[in-house]
Amino acid sequence: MTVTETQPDKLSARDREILKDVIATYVLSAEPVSSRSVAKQGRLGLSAATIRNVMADLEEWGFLMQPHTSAGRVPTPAAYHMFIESMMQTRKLPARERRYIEENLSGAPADADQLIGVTSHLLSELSQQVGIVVAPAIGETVLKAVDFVAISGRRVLCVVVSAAGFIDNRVIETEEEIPRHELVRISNYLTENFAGQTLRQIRDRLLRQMTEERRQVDSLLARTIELARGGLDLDAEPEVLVDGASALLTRPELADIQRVRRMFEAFADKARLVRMLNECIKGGGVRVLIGNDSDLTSELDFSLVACRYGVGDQALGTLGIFGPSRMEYQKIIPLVHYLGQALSRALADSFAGGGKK
Amino acid sequence: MTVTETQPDKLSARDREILKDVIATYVLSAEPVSSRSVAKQGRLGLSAATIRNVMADLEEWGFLMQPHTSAGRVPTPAAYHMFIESMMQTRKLPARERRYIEENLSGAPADADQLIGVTSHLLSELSQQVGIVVAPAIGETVLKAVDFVAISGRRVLCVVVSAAGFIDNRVIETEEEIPRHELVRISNYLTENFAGQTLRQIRDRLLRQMTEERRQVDSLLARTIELARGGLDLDAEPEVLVDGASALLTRPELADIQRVRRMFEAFADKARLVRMLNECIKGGGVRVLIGNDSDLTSELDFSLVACRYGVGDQALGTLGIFGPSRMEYQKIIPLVHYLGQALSRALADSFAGGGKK
DNA sequence: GCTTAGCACTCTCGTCTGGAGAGTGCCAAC
DNA sequence: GTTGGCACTCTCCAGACGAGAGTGCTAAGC
Repeated sequence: MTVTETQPDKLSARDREILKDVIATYVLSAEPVSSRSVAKQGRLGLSAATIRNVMADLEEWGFLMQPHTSAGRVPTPAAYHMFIESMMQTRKLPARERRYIEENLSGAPADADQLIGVTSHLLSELSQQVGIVVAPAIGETVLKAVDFVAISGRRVLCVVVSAAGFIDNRVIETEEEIPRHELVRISNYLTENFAGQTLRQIRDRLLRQMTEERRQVDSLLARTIELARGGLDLDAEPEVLVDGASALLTRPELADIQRVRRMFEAFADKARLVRMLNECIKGGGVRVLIGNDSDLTSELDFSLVACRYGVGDQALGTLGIFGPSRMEYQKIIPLVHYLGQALSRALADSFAGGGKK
Repeated sequence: MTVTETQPDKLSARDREILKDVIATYVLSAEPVSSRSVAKQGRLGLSAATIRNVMADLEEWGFLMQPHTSAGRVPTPAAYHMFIESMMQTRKLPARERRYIEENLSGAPADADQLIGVTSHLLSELSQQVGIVVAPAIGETVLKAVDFVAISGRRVLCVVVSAAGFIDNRVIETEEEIPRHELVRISNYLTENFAGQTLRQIRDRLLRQMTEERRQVDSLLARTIELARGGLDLDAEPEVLVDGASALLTRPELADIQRVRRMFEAFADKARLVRMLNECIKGGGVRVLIGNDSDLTSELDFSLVACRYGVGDQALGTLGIFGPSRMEYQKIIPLVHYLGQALSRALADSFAGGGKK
């Protein structure tokens, strides 16, 4: 770590092939890969000694490392990055899995919350890693309909339906009791006048109205503003679904209980997860964080493969797979990609309204 | 196991004191208790040899067991049962903890779902074990209000508010598009005529009406029935909240990763958890399942301390603590008891309506 | 007759050892 | 540049061994 390795601009074709074999072997076995085991595969027609020399070079350049002097070698995050960027051929997701995803996502006349629940489960089931889905941040949600239900006395239930089909409800307490029929009027008013805007826009517009027309506000508008203010709480943290953590417990990398504990503690800290996901997704497409790319992945030696989902141009949330860095990226990346699209499509279908059939 | 031990009707006072000391020591140390360590406490003024004899008896009677020949002894489930029933003096929950609970449960103008979320967290936080809360079964929920929100085309969001403040929403698809104002009429009709009954009663009554008056049903009633049928789905599994599992990972009983895995798998199987909770709670008050009392507790050598919560006479759901059998029952039992009452009270306050202050 | 000291016995656990096996690095030969 | 050979290193496992903890039993004491 103290030495800056001189990294060649480009590895030779042979170097690359050997690195590729090492990664492939390690991903399957979870054990340090020896020069001999690479030679024995016979794919390159080279002796163990030659491969040994190359592997020593690769270590010098920062692509491999040895757990101890006389052990085989293990890929570094840099090796995975190179593998993903220029050595891997992404296969298409098998038809069987596509079908399975479609069946599950288009089954019930689900609301969006159910859809993302199913998605997180599919992510973990099909990858055998941890699936993570971040629901849309409430502030960026586009309003479809609002509704207020009188509960008792000054308590009112506020139901917000987003254009993408997410449902959010929250009990608020009003200054004074508001009669039922007025609640209906207010929800009609809000739905008719504000549908299609994000909650943030709506709140800002209402607040502006209030300050501008402070004198003339009639009681209905005042009440509308009061309800909207309480009901459209923008600061709520987005919901995060984590699925499949227990499946990871069979992996050799999680034989150490301390590491398991850190993993579950990381999952409990949703805010940190969201931060990591956001860090990962700074552009479009599928992004990958490996090992020391972020605090969470480096702490556990995990990787994160994530992408956005959304309807049309609008990004709604993020989904991804989290697991030990040793993962089959050539399978995981297409899976995340496909699920991101499938979820977006399912949300769009539900958004477009009407039956799916 | 093959020999039926002759168990004395009553242990002598000395036997009981020794058993008590063994349990107390084991609960703290998690290690087999030796006769010498009991003697050294000096509470009984007996030598290690005497205590050794008694402990041999207690083992013969099934209250203690040895992990291996020359180890100390460990309490059996039978010992814990005896301890709880007739040896333990339950302390009142410390004022500090009561205050903490009250602060957390009466803080926000929460809906009931938030309340049970806070409760499950309090359970785990204050016990350092796993907290479990089962939400009310939807079928037994008493209706407070229903509301339908048009989403798009034939999709309608059905919001059910229960008298205890639980909110359930579900998207249903209707035969044909129902205009907005009619949805309002239907929700008013249902709320006005059926509030105060359980969803099961309501559905039965509606179905009866439909068969009785099959000829004369007007389209409004028909639609009402259609919506109620889809919206009042009684077969949904009750929600189960599990909190604090990762805190258990520091315990010596969970040093074995296989056991950790089985624990998480058990938590994933919500239906089984509910079954176990129901098995536990067959009467009122706080009940305790230890080790081999149920399949889940025996599989993991865990115990479950649970009680019901509810409003007035009506039991709504169950809450409890799940963790290694070695737990401080004299603290855990009052905690569960208090939290059961506190949650019931908080629900009743919210039910009574109006502000709490 | 209950209690206790003493002692032999058993079992676990940590440490040490040696040998086997795996893997490397380097050198010399091709 | 490639390869076979070889010495070296490190891990892992099995076995040995002693220390320590705890028991069960017996015989002596109160």
